[in-house]
Amino acid sequence: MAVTGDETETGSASDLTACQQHIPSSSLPQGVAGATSAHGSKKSAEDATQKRELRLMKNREAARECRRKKKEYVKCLENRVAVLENQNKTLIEELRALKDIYRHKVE
DNA sequence: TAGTCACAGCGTCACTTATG
DNA sequence: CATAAGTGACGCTGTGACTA
Repeated sequence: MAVTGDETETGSASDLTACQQHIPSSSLPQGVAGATSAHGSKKSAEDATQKRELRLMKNREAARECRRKKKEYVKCLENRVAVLENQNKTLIEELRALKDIYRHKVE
């Protein structure tokens, strides 16, 4: 495919990111040139296919990015689960110790 | 070693949501 | 409201682990 530079920024601040710092992702590799072949009949068809290819390419990138973010988000949640489980364990221990102390006092 | 299964990653389509 | 960006769902492909 012959496509050249005309880049679009993907500067969206989406959510999912209640979790972690974001890594800036790669910019789009290619774009579409203004292929101005002067013959009008063909031109609109060419334009259409070019438009479509550009759309597919952008969507491909978007899908990749989307999956990347989702994966990162899941990893982040898993980390959080681990941390909370640890905290929970610690608190249970603490509670047990306090109960013990109390029991001895009462006796 | 060939066949099978589960899994991950990808591209595309269709739909939703954000933005100018 | 038109267009761009984001995302869920589907089908396809490659890969590693397992089994007969």
